[in-house]
Amino acid sequence: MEKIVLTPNQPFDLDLTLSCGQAFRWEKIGEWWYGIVADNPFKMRQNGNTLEFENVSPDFVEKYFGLTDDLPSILKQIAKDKHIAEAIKAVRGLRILRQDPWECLISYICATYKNIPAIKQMLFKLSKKFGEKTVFDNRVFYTFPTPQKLAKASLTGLVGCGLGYRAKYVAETAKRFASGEFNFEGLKASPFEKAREALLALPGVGLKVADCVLLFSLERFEAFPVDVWVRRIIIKYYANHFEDKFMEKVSSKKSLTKAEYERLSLFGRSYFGRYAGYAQEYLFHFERTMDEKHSLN
DNA sequence: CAAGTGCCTTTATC
DNA sequence: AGATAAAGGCACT
Repeated sequence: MEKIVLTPNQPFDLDLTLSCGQAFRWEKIGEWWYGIVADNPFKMRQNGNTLEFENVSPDFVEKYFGLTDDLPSILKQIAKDKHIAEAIKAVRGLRILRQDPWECLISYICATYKNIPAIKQMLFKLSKKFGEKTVFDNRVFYTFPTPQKLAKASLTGLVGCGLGYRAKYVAETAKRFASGEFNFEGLKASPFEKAREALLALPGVGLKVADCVLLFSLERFEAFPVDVWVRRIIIKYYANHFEDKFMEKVSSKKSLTKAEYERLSLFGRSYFGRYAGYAQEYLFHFERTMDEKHSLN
């Protein structure tokens, strides 16, 4: 067992960070969170300002959980109004993970037009079927399938994991990685727009998926993914930043056009600044948990 | 409990 | 450019 004592004034909330829906393969059993990153399964728990973990190095924990981000400074930068202030108050300590880009990419291709419980199930099945089995702490884990493995997978095999029409996107994207036609190395040094454009060329990757991958795995914190929740949040709290006509249009439609998405996302980036992605996650999780509390009443 | 609605959207087509 | 439809199937009401 190893531990990290959090730096004073650097809030971190493990539960919020792992349950907010940015990563899908973590499970809480008792007070321990169990997960696997790359080929390394580990467990972790939080007790006040102490993090305890097994089978992983402190350096990795620091990096993966974004503990090196200066959260107070970030929150200060995004705290532009009373709505975001309320979200910050409610979910302070939520941090953006540094996910493995490959797993993140496939996860969000699968996540389109699905709800979070269903996404978790799909990714579990996919890992069980195409990943490598490992055992840690008397529990079974599966590595996330490699591009090579998914490139070789049959469509029916993928559909069997519940991917539905997403199966062909996953297979095709996997082939581009397996062949070496595409990799993340080039993206890391690219400017935001360039990296985004490159991702958009992949099958099954639209603006929303690209923004999620940039934010959750490529350390592009200016990315501002606009899903149905964020769209509702903008309509509810930030309508005054747009023309009435545009808000009406955006409110009435089931799905956004590319241009509409861009307008909403660009608002997020310019309004909240270089850590817009943090603002997005705070608003997203706050609004979702508020909604849950509502439905309990 | 059945049936309807919605889901951290993308793509194809007009 | 912009609107519209289709696309698994699960989860929730």
